[in-house]
Amino acid sequence: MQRPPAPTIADVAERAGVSQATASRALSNYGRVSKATVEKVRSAAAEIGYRPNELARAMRIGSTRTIGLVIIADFTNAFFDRATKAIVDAARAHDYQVLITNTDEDIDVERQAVLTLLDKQVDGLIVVPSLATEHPHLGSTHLGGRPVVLIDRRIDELSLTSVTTDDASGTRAAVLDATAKGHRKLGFLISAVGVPEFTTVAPAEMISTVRDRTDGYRTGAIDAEIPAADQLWVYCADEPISSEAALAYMLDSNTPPTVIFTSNNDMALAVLQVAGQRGLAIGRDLSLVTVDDSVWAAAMVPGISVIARPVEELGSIAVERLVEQIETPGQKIEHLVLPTEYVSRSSVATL
Amino acid sequence: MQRPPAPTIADVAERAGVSQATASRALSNYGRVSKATVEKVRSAAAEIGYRPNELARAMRIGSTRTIGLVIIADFTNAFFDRATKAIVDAARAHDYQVLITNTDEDIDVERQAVLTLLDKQVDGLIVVPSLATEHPHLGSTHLGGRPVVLIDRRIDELSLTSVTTDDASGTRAAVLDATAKGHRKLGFLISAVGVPEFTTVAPAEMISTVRDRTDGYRTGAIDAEIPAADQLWVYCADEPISSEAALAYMLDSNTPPTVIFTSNNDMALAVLQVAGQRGLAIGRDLSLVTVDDSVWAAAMVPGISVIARPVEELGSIAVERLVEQIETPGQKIEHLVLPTEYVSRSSVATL
DNA sequence: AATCTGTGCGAGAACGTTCTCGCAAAACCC
DNA sequence: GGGTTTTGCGAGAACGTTCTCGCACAGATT
Repeated sequence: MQRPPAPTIADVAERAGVSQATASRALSNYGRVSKATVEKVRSAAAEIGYRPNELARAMRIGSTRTIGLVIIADFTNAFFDRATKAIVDAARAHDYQVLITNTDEDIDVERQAVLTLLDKQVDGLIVVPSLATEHPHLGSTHLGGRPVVLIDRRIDELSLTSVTTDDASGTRAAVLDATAKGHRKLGFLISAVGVPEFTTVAPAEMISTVRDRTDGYRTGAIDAEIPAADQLWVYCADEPISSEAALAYMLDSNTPPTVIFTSNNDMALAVLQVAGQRGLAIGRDLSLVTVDDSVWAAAMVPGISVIARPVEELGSIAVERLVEQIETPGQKIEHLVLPTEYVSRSSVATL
Repeated sequence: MQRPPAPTIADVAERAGVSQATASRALSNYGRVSKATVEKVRSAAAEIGYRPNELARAMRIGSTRTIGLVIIADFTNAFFDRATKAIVDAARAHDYQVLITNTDEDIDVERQAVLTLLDKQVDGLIVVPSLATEHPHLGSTHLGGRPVVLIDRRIDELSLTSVTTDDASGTRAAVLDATAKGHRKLGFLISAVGVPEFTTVAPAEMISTVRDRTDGYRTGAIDAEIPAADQLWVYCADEPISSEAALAYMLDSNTPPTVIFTSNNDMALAVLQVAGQRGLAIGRDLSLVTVDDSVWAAAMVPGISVIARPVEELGSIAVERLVEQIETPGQKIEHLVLPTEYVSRSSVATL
């Protein structure tokens, strides 16, 4: 079962009775060709169903019109799907295709993926970096001069364009909403890597989004004049069991928080879980705020208050910037920060 | 700002003092090369940071080790993200990369996407076809002999491998669960294209998944001996407003259903919405079953009963099959149907 | 000593495009 | 009508690989 050999431009040329060069000119309209031959070549091409081989074209041109996407497939946070769709759609609008790789937050996979995509001659990369500390593979030397845009997470040491969201101010707004509603005991459930189960001492390393969110907690609590003694900061590992244990620890403390802020949705789910087990009704017995809006957060009863991030915009802006850098090199590096919005629903009780 | 020219195999050869041919043999170990020269070439390559240009390689080899994915980005049904991740991961496991395109259920976009991906010389395609009736672009003539695997939806007229799920039996199980719990008035909210708002008469065209689900309703209702008069079948358009209107119609009928089965999650969300507005508690005043499991369906209070489909398996099996067809042509066409599982939670009340 | 077998390697074609260059013929200019 | 410009087109190189072929030389066989 052999593939029937696809017609090449040589076949078109032969059928039209012209040279390859002329056929190419006629089809891609450049150079000088007479109207008559253009017509002749076009119809010859149509007759045999000729489609240009983009691989050969890319070879010659030096551009594949393809961008590589290195992302973390993470369902609970409603980021992967929204960002991917936005990026794919925006790329298509600019006539680019997207080669996608999932790293599952594994730095080795990320490293390998970047290499593979570069080998496939992508014109540029959009990367959600999984680690803030390990990034030599994103250093300019290894990229062969091809542009990279980071999304969702910044890496300050790298001079790469990044598109992130202003999670700090959204989080601050969330804290202020809760305190305005009478909450005085605040619980912060913060995801951290490298933490065994959970701990109340801040870990050395946190990805930029989480850092931004803790900054937001902090300024919000200061503005609302909540003393440190009334704040419970718990850093915990990214597994449901850890989150549940951490939450149990919080709820069983001497002065349990009345509202829990989670730095990602896995933790919010753990809160729902534990609250359900303990018979605590969200929005009445226990309040909850999480990050990233989703159809489900809006549709649940009660609706979950969220710090909404413009994920689609994040993706499409990343594509715009990348395409700009691809098509007119020498652009200056920018760090774009998109505004977030606190969406108040009924998961935060009025005390 | 010119890209520094990437080192080619000619550079490696020169540095190692051998010919291009030998350098190629040494690096891709084939043919006959002495151990000594292999070593020499390898280290020369490492020194100048040579990476083979996969584009040129693909040209020569005739294979890009790339598969095209044409999918519908649809968040609410927890299909897009899970399927995409599974496909990307499975492809990577076979050393293939994935070129992804979203069609948003637009047949013209789908047609164009298939062409573009073929032009980019993908070795095969995985497609979620948006329309059962329009599929000449998936006919073998246009594919240049490259294999295609359909997922999620079958198109019976095409002799293409497909991987789908047995939604009928899952749905039947759901109906039987509800009737076992005492429900006697059943409402079916069925998504349909081409329907103005909503209607109780079955439309001519339905995608295969929806057809399977209605078949499941039917056999379940028959087995449970629910007369037709106690079933309310409503077909409605894929917009929230239509779903809400359709549900209002159902609830305001003479004998309103006590349980609603929805054929997709947009509709389930509409049910949650309307129930919330009317002060009906899900799992007590109104019961609900929908399709596709998700973290949210499990975490909500009450948990939503769902017909769970093995979406990850669907994706990875599609990749296996496609890779098989790519690497050993002449495989026979198969229509794989994966089992579904009804997951009973508390959104269905016991009457 | 003459022939055979096998090893290591280089020259050059091929994949399917684009694009530079040159050349002939047509068009223009005074 | 001689010169200059413009137009249309073909030959062939180039992109960076792989791979066929053939050649030289080593060792083995007769």
